[in-house]
Amino acid sequence: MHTAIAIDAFKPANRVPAQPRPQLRDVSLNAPGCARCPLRTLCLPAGLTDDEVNQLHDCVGSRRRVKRGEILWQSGDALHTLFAVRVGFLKSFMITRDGQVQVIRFQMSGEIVGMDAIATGRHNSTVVALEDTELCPIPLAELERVMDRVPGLQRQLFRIMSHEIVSKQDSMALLGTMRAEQRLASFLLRLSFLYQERGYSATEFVLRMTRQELGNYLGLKLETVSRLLSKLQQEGLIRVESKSVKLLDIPALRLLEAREALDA
Amino acid sequence: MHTAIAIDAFKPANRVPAQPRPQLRDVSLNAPGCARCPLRTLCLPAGLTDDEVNQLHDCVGSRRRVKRGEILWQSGDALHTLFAVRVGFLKSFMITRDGQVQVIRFQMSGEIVGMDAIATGRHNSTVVALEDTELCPIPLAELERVMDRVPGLQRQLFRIMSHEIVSKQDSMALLGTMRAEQRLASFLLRLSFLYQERGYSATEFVLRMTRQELGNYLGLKLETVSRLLSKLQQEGLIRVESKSVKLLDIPALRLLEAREALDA
DNA sequence: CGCACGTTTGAGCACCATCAACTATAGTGG
DNA sequence: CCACTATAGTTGATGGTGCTCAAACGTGCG
Repeated sequence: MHTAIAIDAFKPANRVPAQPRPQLRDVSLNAPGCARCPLRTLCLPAGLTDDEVNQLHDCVGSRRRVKRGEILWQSGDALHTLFAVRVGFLKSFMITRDGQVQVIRFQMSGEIVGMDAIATGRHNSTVVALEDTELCPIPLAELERVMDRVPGLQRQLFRIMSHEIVSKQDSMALLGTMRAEQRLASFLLRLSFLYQERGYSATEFVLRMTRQELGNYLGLKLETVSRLLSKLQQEGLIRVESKSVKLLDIPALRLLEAREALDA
Repeated sequence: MHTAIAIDAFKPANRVPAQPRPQLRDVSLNAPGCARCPLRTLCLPAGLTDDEVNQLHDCVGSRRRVKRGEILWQSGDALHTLFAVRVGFLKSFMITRDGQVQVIRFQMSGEIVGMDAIATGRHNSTVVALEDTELCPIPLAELERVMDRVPGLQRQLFRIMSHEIVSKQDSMALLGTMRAEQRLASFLLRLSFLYQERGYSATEFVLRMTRQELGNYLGLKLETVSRLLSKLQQEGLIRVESKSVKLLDIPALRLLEAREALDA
């Protein structure tokens, strides 16, 4: 039973219809390096000087593509390489001691994947692509070499890790204090923000994960997610059609997110 | 209402009877520096050479004492100084947008406090001492200066931050997948491990936090915590007397922790 | 002492999980 | 093109876990 569930988690989110994806800027073709990458304000280059960015770029390997459903690494694998997400969408999850799956986070473009493994040198979560994804590999050994020469890069990496801590604290607060409806509203608003930050529409986007994956991430059952999506639609706050979501009333969603929490 | 709750969170856990605390080694008197600190295997010096530890010690300020109930910093304060906990017990919590309190973590000796603030330069959680506590201040500016010269220290700081990420992932899994009884068992076992790691008894210790603080951390109400502690006592797994806990049947607690989780 | 607060315990109920049936859609192979 | 399968998603009925409200007790502190 538990093993079955665990195995489930490794399965890709199949049968996702190929969704049109709005194009912000040309990201996929012959970008000449980190310095000109449209994601440079979100990714590792953020806050670095041109010279520093060029040094960083020297340790970035050539683009790697993974197809939907492919596993980047599994929990327990040795850490060799961090990845910056260029285009695509990934999920990280861990298997708890009792065989439960916990989705830890979803990753999108500009984010760095693999930093939780620096402590032990081994990955403690499994990462799988939820859609065809393009990654910039950053071999750890090279990164460390460059970091010793480029203090700015070092600082930036600290910032990114610290940011990841903060973001997980927010997830803890979500799981610890919010009701189901709030959690979902909060998640949709966050996704909206992240898409906007990347130049996509803040109101219309595609949920790359299944209801089950989403529910797991939010500490809910897939049925609850489904029901609440329907409810939000009935109330006119969103429009859902399979994996496509349109936010119709963001202020109302914000109100929902903030209101009627459980008492502390 | 919400503000009242928020203010509650700032209050110290008063009325805790002064509990005898087993003494492992003399930690509080004239320790001659990080190199001889009994916590060096847990704290920043872990994995550094003697020379590197000495350089680290140069940037550690003189011991700071905070009394129970004192606030180290509040959410929003600028980050100047990280602290290593020498003796004592602290809690970190944040106030969510809707005024809810979320206890983020408890800190004990050997741990570094404040690293979630590196991303923004401002603390996003409030830290308060739950008992009289002694801290080693590490001014950030000095630390950065030393780090540039001591790559080993840099690596160690990365490891510590990565470890914090992993630990918060575990908390997410706890909140996302475990039932109330499991959460409590898991917490007690973890506390037991941490005390043991620091040379204290693994089976008898004092809960420095109130039931409410503990419940908040575990995503439960204080009544639920109280009830479950009573239940575990009735079943002979633990003995509770106000804040003192004795673990009587650790294997059974482990079983409880691992069993009958919610289905994924 | 009395007050404030922490804690325990009880009764009732709400929220969400569970179980179940059904539909929809993608992919496969005829 | 179709049926056929497998998986994702929706919706309903029901029940349990843990929250809510409430009352009582204990204990540290002014």
